[in-house]
Amino acid sequence: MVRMSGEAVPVAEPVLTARGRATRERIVAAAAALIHQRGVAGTSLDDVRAVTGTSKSQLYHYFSDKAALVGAVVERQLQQVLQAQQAELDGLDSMAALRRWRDRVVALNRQVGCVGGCPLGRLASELAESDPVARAGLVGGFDTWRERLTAGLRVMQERGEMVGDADPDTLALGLLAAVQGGLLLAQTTRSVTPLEVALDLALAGIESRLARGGPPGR
Amino acid sequence: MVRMSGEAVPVAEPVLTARGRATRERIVAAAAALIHQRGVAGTSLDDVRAVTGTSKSQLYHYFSDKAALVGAVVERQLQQVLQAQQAELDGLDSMAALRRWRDRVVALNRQVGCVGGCPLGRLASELAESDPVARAGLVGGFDTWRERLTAGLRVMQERGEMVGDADPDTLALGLLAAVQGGLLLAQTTRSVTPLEVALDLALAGIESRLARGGPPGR
DNA sequence: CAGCGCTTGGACCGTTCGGTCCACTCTCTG
DNA sequence: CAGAGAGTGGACCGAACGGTCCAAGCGCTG
Repeated sequence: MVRMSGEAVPVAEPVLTARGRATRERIVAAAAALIHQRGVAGTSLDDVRAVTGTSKSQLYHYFSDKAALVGAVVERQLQQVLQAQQAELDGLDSMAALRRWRDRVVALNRQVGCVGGCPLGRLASELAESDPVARAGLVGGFDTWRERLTAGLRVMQERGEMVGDADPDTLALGLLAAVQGGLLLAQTTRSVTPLEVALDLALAGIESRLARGGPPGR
Repeated sequence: MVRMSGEAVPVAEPVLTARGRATRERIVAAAAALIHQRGVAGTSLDDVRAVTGTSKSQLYHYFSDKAALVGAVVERQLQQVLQAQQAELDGLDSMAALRRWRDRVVALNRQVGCVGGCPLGRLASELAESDPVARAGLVGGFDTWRERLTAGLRVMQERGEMVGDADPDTLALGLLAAVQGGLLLAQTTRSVTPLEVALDLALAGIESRLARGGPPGR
């Protein structure tokens, strides 16, 4: 009964022409935007239809059901999130670079008025208990995001800037959690302050792990 | 059209007998549990009705509409969350005490199998954009929670264990964000590790703010 | 014990939802 | 230029939803 696999399901996708791809893209983009601010359950297919100027049959021509559309939205939001931070994520190799990334994340959130929180976080919160396939996709998404952070921290470690017991993977996971928690509180309070504070505290935790002629602590 | 006020609306509550109070409580408890794992939109009034063995008219006898019931759930979840941590929250006055609190939060999450994340966080994520009244309630809820953390950190500061520029309010907010982010990732990955890591990183950040050499006379 | 009001049961309603279906149009190709 | 298949429009459906309504129970007090 239960589909155990969360891996790429071999759906036989119909061939898409240029026009078809454009329409499909329009649908996913609109659905992503709507879901970002209204949630999955709060976004009806008719809403998507209205925004995109498409018909019901088009939605079901490109997606087998609503869950499939949501799956495409998950994928898209991951790409968007990573792309928006790409520059800062690529050059992560020092505390200064980490702070530039922090500023970027804060700026992005301020730009949207703290609305919607993290697109991935919102999807995770809503789908984790109801859609196993989407949950698997989100786990993968968070993991690649974390991996990008890990890569930068690892450079710092290999340079000998970190104390031995500091694991880049662990630090990156903590950093990602700080982003998610900060964005959730920012969304709730409609202020970027919680995000700034959360990131600064996590960054302070990382800095305390830096080898600068003797880290604090015993 | 738009209700600007987010303050306690003076709803004229009907007098409740003991039986009435019990029924109302049963409804709120069941709704809270259902919403915790299915979300607000994913929980229908018929679901609540089925679990509690009540009728439609009872639901609307005790609550003016679904939003009112959700409001009661928000209130209840805040009480539950604070009560579950009460012992550890009361004695917050040292890094050791913070770690006991950390262990408590982790244990609570492990106990429920990382399901549902933080009840307040889940509600916040879902209601922040759609229900201004609920959002205001959640802001208040997070604030009292944070205040409890602040109180402990302030004790540490007044004892002179903290460096001067460390603001207990700010550190507590960062800690709360770590809890929320950690719980969200724990819920998504079905593992307590992200929560542990997030809290440890935030705690490391706080510890780095402690006055070196330890408190005088201790 | 009579009456009042809190309490309960459940039929009913209009709307909205995800999803199906079929007929039609467009575009590319042989 | 004809046919095939991608692409589109929109009526339609059954189920589920939040919400209304009325009549009947139940328990306390005068």
